[in-house]
Amino acid sequence: MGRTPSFDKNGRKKGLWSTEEDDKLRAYVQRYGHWNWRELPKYAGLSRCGKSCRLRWMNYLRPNVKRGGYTEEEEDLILKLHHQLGNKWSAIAARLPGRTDNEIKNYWHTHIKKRLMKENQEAIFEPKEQEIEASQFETNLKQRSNQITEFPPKNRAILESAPLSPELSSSEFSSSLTSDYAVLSDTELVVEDGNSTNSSELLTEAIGNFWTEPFLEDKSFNKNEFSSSNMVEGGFFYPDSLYFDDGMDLFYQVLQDFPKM
DNA sequence: AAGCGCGCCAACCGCAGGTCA
DNA sequence: TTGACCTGCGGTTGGCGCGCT
Repeated sequence: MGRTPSFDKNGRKKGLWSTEEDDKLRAYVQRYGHWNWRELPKYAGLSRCGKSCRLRWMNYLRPNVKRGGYTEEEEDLILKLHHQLGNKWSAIAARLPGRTDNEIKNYWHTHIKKRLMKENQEAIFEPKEQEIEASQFETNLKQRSNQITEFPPKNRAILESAPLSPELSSSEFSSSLTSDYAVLSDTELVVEDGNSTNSSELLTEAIGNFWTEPFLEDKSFNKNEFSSSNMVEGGFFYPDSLYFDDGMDLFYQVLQDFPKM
């Protein structure tokens, strides 16, 4: 499945990802975040383009990404959202925690469309008194959607299990779910000054030994390319401005843990 | 067993929009 | 204001896997 690995004219690898590449990307993003997708492959020791890395991370390596096993509730929700939003796969994906736009798009084309066609055909061949409307397909779609205008309890559970409150506006919800990283300011990152707040302590704990463990994933790049400002005591490289991917996950974890404290 | 066709899905491509200097 | 750069989105494609003949 997928594309055979090959190299483009710039010598960058294309096609299916190996587990070794996955490991490199996962390790790098979990540690440093995706501060710049274009530059990231170089730092992570991958001969891929940034876009490819981004896609791989978003669709497969990101934590909490669900693979396959769509429930009927999810299917109905996709149907309803597609009716409302059209081919806005990313917006649809934002309402389905753990699902990616690419996967939903594929699922739509391979399963749901087929299911609708089948239902449509069955509807047409059933003996009926009333007139069959011009677009039976659309009608079925609408009927299906109307049945699920109010989310059934199971769907509520799905939404409530999402990291964010369902009370958020769709745009907030969407942007929050699609941007799976948080930007941490310098003050939030300073942990050795002894004045750490609870949140920064929590963050420190969750991040673990980020500041003390050198990341040695990439042994191939030319270290002279990087300024000395990128060097820290541990002798490893990091970009000038850091985004912590999964910062949001971390944040939600912190929020979840908060009542226990 | 071999050949063929098709379904499925991972990944690519091109474009649009946002940001920044 | 503009152009370069980056990210994200949606459409499309390549090719593996599997069922059918």
